Amino acid sequence: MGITKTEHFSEEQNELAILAKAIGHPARIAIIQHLIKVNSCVCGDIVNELPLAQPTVSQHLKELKNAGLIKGSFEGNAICYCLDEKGFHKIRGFFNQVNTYLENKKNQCC
Amino acid sequence: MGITKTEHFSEEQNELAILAKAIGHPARIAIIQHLIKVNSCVCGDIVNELPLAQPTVSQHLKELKNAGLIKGSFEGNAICYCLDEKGFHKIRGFFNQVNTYLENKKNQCC
DNA sequence: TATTTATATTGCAATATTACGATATAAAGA
DNA sequence: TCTTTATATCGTAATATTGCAATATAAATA
Repeated sequence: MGITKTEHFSEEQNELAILAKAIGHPARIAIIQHLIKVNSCVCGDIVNELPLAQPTVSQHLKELKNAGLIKGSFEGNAICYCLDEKGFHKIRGFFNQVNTYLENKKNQCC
Repeated sequence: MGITKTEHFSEEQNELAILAKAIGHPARIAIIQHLIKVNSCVCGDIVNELPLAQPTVSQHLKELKNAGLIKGSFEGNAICYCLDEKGFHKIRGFFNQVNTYLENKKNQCC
């Protein structure tokens, strides 16, 4: 089918999945890493940085933006992109829970 | 095309993407959350917990296992699953970097 | 206004993912 | 051994994702 049974899961579970899925592509990891390195940049810089055509990069940027992981603001005729706390803040809580659990567990099973 | 240009990205970028992608489905988020709650359980428990058929759950478990996010050990004729530190440890470094960056940045752009 | 520059959108082909019924496998117990 | 129980695998249909050429849009500049 290819269709996820979204309606059977909680809103939180769906939100976390959308965020993780948006991060789950090497090009989008590379974009996030580049934005950390240069703080902010225009789309064209990322096109030069990645081995992908401009429409493909534009599409990846759109997905990151939809997930709330980056944001863009107009700067002349270009668009300046940078990381968006909103998305990363949401997913941070989940990983904090996992890490806290793993630290206390100390492998008592499996 | 649907095919990711894996070879053009670094090994680290591909690894992180695989981990995030594995987490990026509400059923797999639910499985992780359930394992945190009950520490460890057999596949059948998860089938009862989720609104999905047994083969579908089995497939999700396989993906989480391949990514190194869960591990399973035989227990009689059942298999006991629990979280695997390995995968979560790898992705933790990435989110630590992002969070450290975001805390120091204080919104000076976009 | 015409051109250039920067980005987004459309359309499409190739591939991947999701879900599940049917079936296989493998250990446990009768 | 036969049956039950638990999980995995196969096959397949429906849908989603990835990537790009072609094209559209929109601001800047000549």
